Amino acid sequence: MARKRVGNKRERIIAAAAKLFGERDYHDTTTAKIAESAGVAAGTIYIYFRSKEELLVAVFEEFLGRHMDRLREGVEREKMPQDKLMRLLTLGLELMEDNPDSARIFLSQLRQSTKMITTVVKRSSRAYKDIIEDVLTECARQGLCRDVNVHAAASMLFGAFQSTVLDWVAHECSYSLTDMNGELTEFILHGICSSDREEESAAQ
Amino acid sequence: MARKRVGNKRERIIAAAAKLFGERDYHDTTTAKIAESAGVAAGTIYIYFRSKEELLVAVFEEFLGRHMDRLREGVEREKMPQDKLMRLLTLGLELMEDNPDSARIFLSQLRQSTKMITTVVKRSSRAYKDIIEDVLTECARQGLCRDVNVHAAASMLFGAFQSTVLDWVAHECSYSLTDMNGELTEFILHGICSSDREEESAAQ
Amino acid sequence: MARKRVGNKRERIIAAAAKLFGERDYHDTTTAKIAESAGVAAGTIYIYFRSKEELLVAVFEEFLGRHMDRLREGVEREKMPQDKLMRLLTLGLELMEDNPDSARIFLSQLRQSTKMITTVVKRSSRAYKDIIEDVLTECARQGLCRDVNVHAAASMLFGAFQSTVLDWVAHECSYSLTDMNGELTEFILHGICSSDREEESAAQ
Amino acid sequence: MARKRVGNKRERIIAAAAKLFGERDYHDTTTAKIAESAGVAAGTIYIYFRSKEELLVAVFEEFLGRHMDRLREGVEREKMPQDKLMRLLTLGLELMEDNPDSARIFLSQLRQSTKMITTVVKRSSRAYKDIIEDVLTECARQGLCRDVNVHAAASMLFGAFQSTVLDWVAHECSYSLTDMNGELTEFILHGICSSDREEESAAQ
DNA sequence: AATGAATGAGTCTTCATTCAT
DNA sequence: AATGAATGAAGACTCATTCAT
Repeated sequence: MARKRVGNKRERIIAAAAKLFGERDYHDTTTAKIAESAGVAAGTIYIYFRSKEELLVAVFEEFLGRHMDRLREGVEREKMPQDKLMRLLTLGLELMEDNPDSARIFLSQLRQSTKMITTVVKRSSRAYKDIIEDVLTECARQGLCRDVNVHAAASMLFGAFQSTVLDWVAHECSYSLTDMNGELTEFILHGICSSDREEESAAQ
Repeated sequence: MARKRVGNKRERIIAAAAKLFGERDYHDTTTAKIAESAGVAAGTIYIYFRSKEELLVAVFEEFLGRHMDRLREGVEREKMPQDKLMRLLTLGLELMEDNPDSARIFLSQLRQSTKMITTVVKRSSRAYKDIIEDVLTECARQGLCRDVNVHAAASMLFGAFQSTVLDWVAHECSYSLTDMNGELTEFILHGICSSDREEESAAQ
Repeated sequence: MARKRVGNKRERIIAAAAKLFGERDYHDTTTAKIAESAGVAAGTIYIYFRSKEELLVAVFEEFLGRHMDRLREGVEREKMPQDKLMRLLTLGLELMEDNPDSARIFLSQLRQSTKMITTVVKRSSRAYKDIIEDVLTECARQGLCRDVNVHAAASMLFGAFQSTVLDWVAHECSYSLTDMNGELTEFILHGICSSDREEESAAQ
Repeated sequence: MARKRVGNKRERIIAAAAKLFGERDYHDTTTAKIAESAGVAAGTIYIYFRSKEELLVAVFEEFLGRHMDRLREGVEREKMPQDKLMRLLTLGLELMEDNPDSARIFLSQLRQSTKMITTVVKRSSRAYKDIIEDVLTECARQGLCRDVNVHAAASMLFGAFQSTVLDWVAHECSYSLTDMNGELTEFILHGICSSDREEESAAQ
């Protein structure tokens, strides 16, 4: 029970930080507010984290750690590359929907610039893209894919995914994010233009 | 001549701010550094801008103003919806490549959260998406598009576009951004999956 | 045994504090570091000492208590005032050499200024000077001394003594402090004692 | 006049710092108190000094700069080594008496421990001792001195001098420091100079 | 219009001290 | 007696903004 409390505090600080960093932004969130929101004293934060920046990193890694694991698991459970791709998108949206605070910070901090932050952010979006690239590579190997530059494609896919989540967050999570699954999957799988176009161009 | 100088100063401040906001980030950029980089006194900034935040807004709008205009022009010069779409992507990449500083701030600030900033950012990415939506709507109207949710599609397209530029910036603009034009266009027009799949589904 | 342990702890805390206060300085030494170095918990210090300041006082008095006693003893063992003076210097250097940590804190803290510290420091350097003054007074009474202001002379003697030790500490105790005994004794004897003495000794 | 004000501010901050550092001690003196005492805003200190520590250094160097110069000048004006020595002591006491604040900080900080401080303090007490050593060396060369270890002797002399000033400061400068000149001079001359001198003077 | 010295509110962080266990 | 997690007051320093010149 004592142990539980300790764990509680670290978790509570991370949760409070995730919430606040997501709501406003890193610089607009004071350690005082985080402490207050976590229900601990100002100094307590520094028992668990060396600095405010390290707290941000922790928030980030905590979220991504769980996120990536579940994503990988889900993808690996599928056999067909195409199903993997679909699962990737579906699961991604679901996870974001379940952790709106973390989603918000994932999106909003993603493009900050302090040295340390950038490093961590890069590392974690790398993690994300790695999964995507793996799936795309597999698709390509089985001939299910156009002959794409996998790296570029992963990046675009990631961008489309992020944008979708960002829209949802911008609308204050007022609709179900998974409702967008169809659209996103269609976009990624089919492309936005009708196959008519391809037939046309094939006709030329 | 006095007037010219004045204009000069405003421009120089905006240019310096664009450069610095892009290099580091809004909070890590002090007005003192901006003033120094612009070659003016600290107080001078406040003759032209009510606050640091308003300066950011100005930087933003200045960039987007020119950007959007050229984008719209280029798109309108094309007749065919599909060509419009392609032109949109090509021009977009070109404009980013020509203004790396602005590109950087466009990307990095895009997801900050201060009240006013968010407002402006939303307004400007709205502008961007409006153009995209217009083009997509036209495509749809001519049956060149799958029956997409234009709003969502625009958002995804925008995300893929941003991601492409972001990658380039992350690689310190070390390659030509327009080289990615092919990939991006392919991605957007065709989708990443092989047309086999589409033929398959067409066969159904 | 429990009691022994208790005594142990108090001593260990004082020893750790003496070491650390000497190495860095009062303000740069945290109670946490003292506790760690003493191998006790942070709170334990406050079982034995009311405050950090009181710990400093204890360190001080502990050192001076032993120091003064041994000094007095040694001096009293000598019969001749002049021998007492010489013994005072010799013993003083020896004691410092044997307790470099305490020597360091004795010197470095000697001129701090916090209210309580000053009080204690004054009290303890008083103790030191008292012994010196006693010896000098005796010398004067027996006509072995120039007609000096005993108080001032004691102060100067003390200063010269301190400076000698301080030099040694500044050189990181890399040479034997007692090697300076000759120089110091000469300086003091000539400086304070009447030239009669010299004639006397010359007469021998 | 504007310039005068600027200079004024730097000087006022140094003066206020000298006063407060001397009264209490470095750590017990807050930058807020210094600013208040100097009649400037808290931030103003950081226009003139990079940090609180650098301010201490400045206080120190400012005092010692003037001090050393005047000391050297005075010493060089004398022809006879012995007169130089006497002048050194007399002038030293006079300068201290004229700048009680600086004297206090000179004495109290002399044995602090922060890295940078120690460096500066060492550098400056070195300066002091250099002058002393120069004079002593000259005395030795002319046979007016016992065959002393000049370095050690300089250190003792410095210690005796400091102690004298410290006593005065401890008595809150309630008597005239120069009144101690006779005692100090006697102590030093006897302590350092050869007894030949005494015989000489006895012969007169 | 321009300057840049001055301001002072606001922030992160440290650390002596307490207290429930 | 002992622990060590928690506290929260205090302090150095930053920086957007102002204003006398």
